[in-house]
Amino acid sequence: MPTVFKILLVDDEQDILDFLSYNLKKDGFEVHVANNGRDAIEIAKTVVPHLVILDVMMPEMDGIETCRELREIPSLKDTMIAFLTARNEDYSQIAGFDVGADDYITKPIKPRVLTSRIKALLRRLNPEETHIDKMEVGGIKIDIERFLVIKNGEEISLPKKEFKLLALLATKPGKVFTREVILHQIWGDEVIVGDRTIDVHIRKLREKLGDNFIKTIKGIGYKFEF
Amino acid sequence: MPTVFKILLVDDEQDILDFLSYNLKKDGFEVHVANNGRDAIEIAKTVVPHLVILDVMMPEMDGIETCRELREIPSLKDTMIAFLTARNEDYSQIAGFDVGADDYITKPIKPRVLTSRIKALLRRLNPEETHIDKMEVGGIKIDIERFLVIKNGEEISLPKKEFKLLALLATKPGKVFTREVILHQIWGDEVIVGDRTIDVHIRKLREKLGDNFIKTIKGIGYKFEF
DNA sequence: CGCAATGTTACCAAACGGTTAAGCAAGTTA
DNA sequence: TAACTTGCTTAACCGTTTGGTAACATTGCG
Repeated sequence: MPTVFKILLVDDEQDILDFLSYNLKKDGFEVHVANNGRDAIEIAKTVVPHLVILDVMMPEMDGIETCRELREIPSLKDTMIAFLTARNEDYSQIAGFDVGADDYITKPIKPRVLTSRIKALLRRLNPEETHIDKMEVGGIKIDIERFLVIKNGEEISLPKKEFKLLALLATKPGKVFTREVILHQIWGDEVIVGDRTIDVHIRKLREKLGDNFIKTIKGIGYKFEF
Repeated sequence: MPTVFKILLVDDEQDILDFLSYNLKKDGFEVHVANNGRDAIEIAKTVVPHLVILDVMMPEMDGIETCRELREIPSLKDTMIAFLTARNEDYSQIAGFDVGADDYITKPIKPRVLTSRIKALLRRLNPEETHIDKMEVGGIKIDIERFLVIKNGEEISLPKKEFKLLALLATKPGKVFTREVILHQIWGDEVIVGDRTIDVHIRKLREKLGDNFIKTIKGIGYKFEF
């Protein structure tokens, strides 16, 4: 557990930056600031903050987009991201985006509420809860962060759907995933795709990984084995 | 203890789904939604949520009926079910139904109350209660998750119907299952198959496992023994 | 022994998954 | 912008597995 938490504030309004910065520093946090998304990403890369507080509304690159890009950076995988929104703002849109935010903070901000909120957030950052996004199964390494599969030291890059499919099967090697479950997990609740779609993706995976990793259970589904 | 809890929301009003979904996702739950009871059952079968939140008032198939059907599904035996009711609704009727709900949540819903309520509910889901889907009987291991039967360390893969049949008989070794019960459990209520169908499947099982596991009780049915 | 209840076998139709090619939509490159 | 990629999905076709049945053999109870 680090002794001092690093927070990166991102907002285009200097007043808000100053206000938050002052309050957070007073509470013992190490505070960094950025006026826009672009700078934020650069600073985040070097500082590697524990928490990024992002204003949703910003010119050029908004909070959503910034968040998405931050989430792409492997070194920030344990960084938490919180959005800052006006209370009456319609953030139903935001909710729809699956950009991986950890919290929403509404303006106007009351300093005491903010810090307790932040502490609660950072409490989640303990080592035992950091989730596993790398797995190694039967000579195949799957790195969820980088969207990479490594087989015999060789990197194989898979398209999104194929990767998700493999990652799903690999979460429980040996367990049989029914076609139904696969559909729901990978394609979602409402999307309807044809029968052969799964097969084709399985085939492509087998093509790239070798035939002996994914086993078919006729009438049921597939499982990952070695 | 699972790291991420899966919640299935069922309501015919999209607004409520959105609202709850947004708040629950924010709290780190994996949220699935359904607009009606029928869909809910389908999704529940594949997703196997830890908690289902059911609106009582829904067109066509109401929450009560949906709950009753959910409770019939073996794979959901560890799933909790909570009803959603309007505060002033007369739910004395509901309480009367012994449909196996675990909680009632009243509208209007306050997000914070909701999540703490949910966390309390889920706390009841401790690991030792989780359902066993492996069994070992008389030198034969049946692994439902992997769809595998292991005899003398050797994996035997069985076709769907045969596997289900064996799994059924093995749930209660020694108990005699009448042909009627077997038909009902494996083929369902409406499908009608000929007299010899069961025999043939039994025969195939005996062929693969050896003759001395499944015993015939003439005039009654079959039992699994060793 | 007689006869209904099973066992057995061979056979057929339907179900299922594998494979390939081709159509799209979106993004890239020239 | 046109010509190519790339990723996802569908359609068509095929071989195999499967589930189910019919016909006949066998069993074992009363």
